[in-house]
Amino acid sequence: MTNIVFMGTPDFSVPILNRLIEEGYTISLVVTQPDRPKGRKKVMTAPPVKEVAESHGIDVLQPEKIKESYQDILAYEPDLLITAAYGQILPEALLEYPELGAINVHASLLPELRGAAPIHYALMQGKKETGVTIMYMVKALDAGDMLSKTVVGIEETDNVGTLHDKLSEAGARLLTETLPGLIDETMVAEPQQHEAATFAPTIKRGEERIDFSRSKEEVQNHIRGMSPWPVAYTKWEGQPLKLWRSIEGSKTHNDRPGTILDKSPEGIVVACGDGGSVILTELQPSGKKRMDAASFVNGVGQTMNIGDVLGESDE
RNA sequence: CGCGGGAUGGAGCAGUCUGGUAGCUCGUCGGGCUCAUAACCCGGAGGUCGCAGGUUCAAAUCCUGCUCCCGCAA
Repeated sequence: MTNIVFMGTPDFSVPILNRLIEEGYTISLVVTQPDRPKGRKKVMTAPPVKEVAESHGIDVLQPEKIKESYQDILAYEPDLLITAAYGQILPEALLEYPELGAINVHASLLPELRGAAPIHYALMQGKKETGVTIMYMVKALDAGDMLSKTVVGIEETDNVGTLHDKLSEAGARLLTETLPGLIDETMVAEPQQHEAATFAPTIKRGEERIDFSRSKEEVQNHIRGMSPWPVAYTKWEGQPLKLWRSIEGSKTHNDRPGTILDKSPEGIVVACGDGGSVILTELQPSGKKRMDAASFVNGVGQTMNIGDVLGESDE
């Protein structure tokens, strides 16, 4: 029986872990990030994966620094290490120990979009498809030989939330398809074309801000590539205005980027840099809950006028 | 005790400073107009004004305490 140690943290990892458990694999240990204070109230919150593990009576470790406490994991003598969005770089000693290796479920079609935020980048770059790759882990980030891949199409209406769920499910499926061949060692891994690699680094603070001087496609992709987390925003009357959802507009213009071209219950039409426009359909003023455009226009947005310019009141 | 905004018919808001008949934009229901309509006109229903206490002849409004929601920061 193959002794598996699973390492993962957020919602993305949950369906994958669940599938392993359903399929009857032996998971002796789950490693996840420590509980963190969450939200304004700073309530200590357990990672989603921990909840699942505990509900199945699986041992859980939550090392603050995996590099310093990997011996605790080796004590479980894993034959195979599986990670899915764990959140820390693993030391080589850990990667080398398991006889069957250490593999990762990554939410992109490698070698594209290596890094922590492949789902966001796939959307922001306007890709029509992405996918999940399962590969061996090596010292370099997401650069190991690939065992299997599955393609997932990106719909116009997808955002980070919907695409995340699709990829997570696809990853769970792909993993159960991949494991038999891996465990009986009949599967051959394929090296990545490193020169074709692209990267999807963690979203930095401030990157959520919309730049209306970009094209309507770029603005639109940025908004959906940030929703529902961390959420794109602009500035309006000196306050942040979060942009949860938008659609491409058909209106053209010669105005400055960010100019309000039209305002209706269907949405706020905003000028982009290429002469095109986007229609904001779901937004959230500072201090308020997110709301659709009709509600916005009926309330706070009453003071927003055609000709006003979004995104300029900074510094 | 990190800083700040907020809680008012189903939704989004005004009214609070300067106590005195519950307002606006929508939605919803009914009627009208129209070839027709999510458009337009007329009418109706629907609110313990977050909770508790206090001041007052009188509190959405002033005072005190509490709960919940959200933006920023971490």
